[in-house]
Amino acid sequence: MGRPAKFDRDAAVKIAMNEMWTNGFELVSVQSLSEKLGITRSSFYNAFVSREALIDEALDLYFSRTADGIWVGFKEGAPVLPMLAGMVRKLCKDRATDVLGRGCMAVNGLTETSPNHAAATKKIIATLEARFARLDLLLTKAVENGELKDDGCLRDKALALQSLLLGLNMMAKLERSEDELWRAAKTVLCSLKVYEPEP
Amino acid sequence: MGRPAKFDRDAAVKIAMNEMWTNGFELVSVQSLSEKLGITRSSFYNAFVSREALIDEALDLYFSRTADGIWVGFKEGAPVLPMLAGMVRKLCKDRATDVLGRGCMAVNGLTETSPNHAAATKKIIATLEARFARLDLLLTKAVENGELKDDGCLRDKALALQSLLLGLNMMAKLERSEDELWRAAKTVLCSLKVYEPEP
DNA sequence: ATTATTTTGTTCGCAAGTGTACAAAACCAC
DNA sequence: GTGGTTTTGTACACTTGCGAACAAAATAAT
Repeated sequence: MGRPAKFDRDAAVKIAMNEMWTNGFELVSVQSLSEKLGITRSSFYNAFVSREALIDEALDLYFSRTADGIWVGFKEGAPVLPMLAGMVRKLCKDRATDVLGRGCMAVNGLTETSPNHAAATKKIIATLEARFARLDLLLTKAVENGELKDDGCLRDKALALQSLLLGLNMMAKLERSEDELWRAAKTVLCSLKVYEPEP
Repeated sequence: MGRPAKFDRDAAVKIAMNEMWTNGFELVSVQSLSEKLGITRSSFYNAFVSREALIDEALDLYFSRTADGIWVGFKEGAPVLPMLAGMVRKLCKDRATDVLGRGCMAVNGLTETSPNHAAATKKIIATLEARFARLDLLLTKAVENGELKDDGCLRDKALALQSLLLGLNMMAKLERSEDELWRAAKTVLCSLKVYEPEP
């Protein structure tokens, strides 16, 4: 019961996420966002409590939509390297497809060191660390599956892959085509022996 | 002639650069910066004309201090791969040494897409592109010197190195040690055959 | 219809930042 | 010391943003 809201809350979070993705967290004020949503700040605070809380929701939404591809659809015993390569390839495509060249919202957020967003930064770091940790696990599984030779430097390979993923997300902000992104990625993947290009 | 300024302009630019490095361009206001410099906004505008102009100066200063190591001290005919590896190694060290974990000011600035800083973003992109172009050249020279086998994918290697450099700068923002940064870098450099670790 | 509940619209006071204008101050040269 | 010059200090008018308070509006349940 009670008066019905005149806007779709979920849609609003999505809009907020895109605003933050495009302009960075810093520039998205409660005021500007409320205007964009066609509501008053009054309603904003009523619905979202605070800007920080909305940022948190936007991050959750972002992460839920980018569920990695690493774990999603993963079947025990299935070959992992092709999946890994597919994930990287999809990343290249996604980054290049975004006409605004916004890169990765999370990675972008990493640079917003502002003490204001301590909570957001913390969440981003925690999430990225967790995803990177899965890279280690993935390589271990690849070895178990016999897809990858254990040269005693698995952890080093995982670190290299971390830097590749971060690097690709940044490269996407320098007018780069999907082809160039994927060539950069493929070169690293191949030389790390975690990917064999199809003949 | 005229009344002498009560502050050191060059020192001020340096302070401004560090402020921007630490907090991002967005958060450095004329007001806060003037306070930090112990001058009034009046003097600020008199000395720097505008915030944008100061950002431009700060960028110039930053780039001049990070003169790459790629070209500086480069001698025609000298082996380039060790120099390249040395540059990457120094990058790892510099990034890890910075207790504030600020990463690279230029790379950070890449994400500040705000239309306010269109000029700054443009300058950063242009500079990074130029430096990356030198990577291509460097690899070509390595081939000429017989340091590197031309497998027909030189450009791909250069792209991979680009992503490595960008990635390292971002990795530095996730609590990473110098050792881990260098291990990530070394792994990529070695697998790309542009570096041979000393025995 | 009345009531409880929830969202809205409006208003207030406050803080921070912008850019400009103009007088006061401090110096150099003559 | 008188001028010319440059930097400072102070003031003004303006914009954007914040968060809270409170009344008005719109609904569901009874």
